[in-house]
Amino acid sequence: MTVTLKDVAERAGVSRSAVSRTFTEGASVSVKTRRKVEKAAEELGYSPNALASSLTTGRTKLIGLISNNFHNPLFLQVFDLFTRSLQDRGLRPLLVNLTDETDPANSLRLLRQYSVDGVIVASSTLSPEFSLAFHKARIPVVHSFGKFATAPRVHVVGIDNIECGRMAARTLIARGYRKVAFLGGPAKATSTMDRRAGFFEVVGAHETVTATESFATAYSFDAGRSEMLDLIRNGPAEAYFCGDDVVAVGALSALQENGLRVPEDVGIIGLNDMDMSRWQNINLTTIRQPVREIIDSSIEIVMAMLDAPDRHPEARLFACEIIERGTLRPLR
Amino acid sequence: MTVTLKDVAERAGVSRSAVSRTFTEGASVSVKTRRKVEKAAEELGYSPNALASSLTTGRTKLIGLISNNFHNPLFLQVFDLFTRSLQDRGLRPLLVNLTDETDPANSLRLLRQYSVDGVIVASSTLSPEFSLAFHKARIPVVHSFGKFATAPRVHVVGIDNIECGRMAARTLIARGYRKVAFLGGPAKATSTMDRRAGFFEVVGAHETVTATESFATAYSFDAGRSEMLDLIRNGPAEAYFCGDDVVAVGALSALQENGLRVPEDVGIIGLNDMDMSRWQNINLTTIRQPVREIIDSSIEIVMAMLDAPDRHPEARLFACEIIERGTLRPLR
DNA sequence: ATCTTTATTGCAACCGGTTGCAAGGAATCT
DNA sequence: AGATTCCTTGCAACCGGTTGCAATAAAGAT
Repeated sequence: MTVTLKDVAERAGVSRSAVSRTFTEGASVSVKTRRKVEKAAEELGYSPNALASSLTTGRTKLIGLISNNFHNPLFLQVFDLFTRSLQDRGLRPLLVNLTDETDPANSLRLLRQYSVDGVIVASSTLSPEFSLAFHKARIPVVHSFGKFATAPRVHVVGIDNIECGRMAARTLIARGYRKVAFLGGPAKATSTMDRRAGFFEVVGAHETVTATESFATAYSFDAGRSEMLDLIRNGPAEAYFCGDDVVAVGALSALQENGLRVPEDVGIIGLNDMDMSRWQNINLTTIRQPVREIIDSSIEIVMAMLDAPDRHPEARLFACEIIERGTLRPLR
Repeated sequence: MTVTLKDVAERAGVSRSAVSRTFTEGASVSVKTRRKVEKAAEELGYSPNALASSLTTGRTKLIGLISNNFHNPLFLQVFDLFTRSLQDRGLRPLLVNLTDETDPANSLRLLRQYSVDGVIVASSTLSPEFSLAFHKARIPVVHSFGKFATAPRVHVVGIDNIECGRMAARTLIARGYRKVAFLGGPAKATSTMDRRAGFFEVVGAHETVTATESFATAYSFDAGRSEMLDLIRNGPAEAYFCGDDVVAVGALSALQENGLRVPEDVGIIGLNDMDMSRWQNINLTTIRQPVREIIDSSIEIVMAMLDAPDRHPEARLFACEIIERGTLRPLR
């Protein structure tokens, strides 16, 4: 049925080793035999079995890509970039969809069964312990979009959520907003809590500024909208920092439905700069997360770990950037 | 380093076969040895190497998931559902991102190297020939969201795009629109051409109705918006059937920016019912594609083919449904 | 208690490759 | 031409499992 090394060897009239060697980078084969082998391989339509070779080489070129953010529009870009970058480097993404699972046990067992060379955990909501489980199992792992730690126990690359919170607060204050508010994602998400902390740190240093807070039940449009609907009932603040773009758009929608003008009556700033935020009929002012840089950096680390698995865990942080659009009044 | 079958066998004081058998469904092992083996495996933290076993069983439980639609928001749902459904059935998705590639040769070689048990091509823009390449290589394949054919040469499951076009036309006409238009995606996409055909078939049967057509350069917001901007300059039609939701939202945005009210001045109907379409500040009337059904059905077929690879190619079509929202004037 | 039948087990070969090693051949040097 | 070095090549063992087969043990039948 399938063509194997042996078939090619017989046809080319050489040993199996010779065939194997023509297909392995840097092995010693003469041009003459190489040609014979390539000819035979071509004629038979042979392509080497990566799984079988992994048995002896210990390399599968398989990278586990774990995520639980399948509903966040930002992850369209994330999946696109990860899969492209991985395959450009000759690696194959084996996708694991966690949905609501937070225990690494299953994923660990699964990915170990498939002998993945490394694992990328792409999630802003999973705890560092999740990734740590892979580290302990001595599988190279990097946590992308994960929580920053000064003494990280596993490689993490992402943004400084606290600094994002500060940035948002400064931006609102600079535009003259005095009654500001934080509208986070779920209160138990560390990303939300960090963004909140940075926000209140800056706000607290300004006596003339008052701030309130509330939390959407999820990083979703509906949760953002329904939370803002509640807030409107009690009289909304002058401007909101939303912990996520999709929450921000939900809030935006609630405001518009209630005849409140943005940015005239209420200002909104989001976080992520998902694809839809630049749509002119949304036009959300937001804090851009440098997705491409985070992903490239993550892959760079995971690749380096393939050769040096004991590399010391490192936290890489990327700066975010305010994207000025239409949901905040201009600087005076 | 890694625990193997042999280690477990030695520890449990049995042969390697015995260990293998306790981990294979339906093999003959006595309770006594099974217990010994399980104990030893537990203590050593053993989990079988799926890749090694695939060598003899010929099954990897790997399914290649090929797509080129990483920018379409609909595909967030598609990836979520596919990955979940596959792993619920004990299969693992190996993702292939095609981007702009249309030649199956690379993907075929790659997926063959990894001995995938089957392949799912999830794309509305790839040609049937693409999937056919896998079929010819005798790899079970199903084309999801693919082009319908009365005599399909490969399994295809999706919607009847021609019927969708008819549906859209009927819907517009029933609402009293007389100057209607088709705003498709790229003119070379078969999905667009089919939707167009159905649309004009119905429109052509109504003497009082006039129709025009134009094509966005891509299935994207920007393409939809820029095309509509052009159309507005020459005086827009009364209502548009857009070949994709994201194109529709682009068009919507262009209309709003030009002070044209939707649905009062211009009506819009999209296709897909992507997640954002139900956002209240978008509120797009559209034709829903039954994504979950298509995916379940695709997986069902691919699983059936694992046991019966020579199953006769079949085309499965699912009915679409109009989702009434706010971008079309109500039925009179 | 003896003869069948059935269940369990280990042996050894195999799945599709890789690789250390030693032997043979070609090329280089003197 | 003879000695030395370097390159190629095949052999055989191995990677981590599975499985047909024969041997043995257990169970059932008479």
